[in-house]
Amino acid sequence: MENVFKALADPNRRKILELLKKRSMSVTDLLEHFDFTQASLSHHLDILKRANLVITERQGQFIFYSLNLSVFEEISKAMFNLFQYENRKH
Amino acid sequence: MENVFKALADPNRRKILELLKKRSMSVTDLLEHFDFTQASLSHHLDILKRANLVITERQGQFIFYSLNLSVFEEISKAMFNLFQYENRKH
DNA sequence: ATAAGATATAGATGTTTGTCTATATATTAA
DNA sequence: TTAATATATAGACAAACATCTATATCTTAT
Repeated sequence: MENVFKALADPNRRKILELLKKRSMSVTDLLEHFDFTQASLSHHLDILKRANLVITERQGQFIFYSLNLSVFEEISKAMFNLFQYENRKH
Repeated sequence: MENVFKALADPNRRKILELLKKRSMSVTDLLEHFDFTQASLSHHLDILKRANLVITERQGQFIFYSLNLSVFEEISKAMFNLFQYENRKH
């Protein structure tokens, strides 16, 4: 869970997730949406992958990244939980 | 919103929020739950405040921190949104 | 087998971050 | 008004991070 929050802390990585919400994309596809280098993109993708937020699948020369839906749901709950509160005093 | 994610990236700050979910607390109260110095705690609180996650209220010598409930709800939605997906192709 | 394209990795560098000590500011108690 | 307590701020420093260039690895097409 720690890695998830760290991963979400960067705006570019959140943008990657937003893009992947629409469809799976190769690194080349994704790169068109950013100003930094391919190496930097690979680094961001690595961080997202270590956080279990995305999964990869090779298709020929390309590697497609997509949301890790199963884990995504779990994280969604944890997020919701953090922002859940009840009978507080004082 | 950027500041919110940055604020959540640190485990100590998330712990502060968890504590404040139970009740408002002064800096001295909070300090008992951590190993670092009072200066460090003040710094973390400052970051949470800039992110609009907490509000303060002076009571005598003490300053009580509590969750900023109105904003909290808003953020909860944004979080939920980020983790929301639908009809994806591929 | 070789070249071209896609992606990852290594190493360098400047910036941001979390922490510390020391000190300033504000409030209450004596 | 002075001392004590609570909190914030300033400045320093090491660790983590985002980015870059250069290069390695893997896959397909020629």
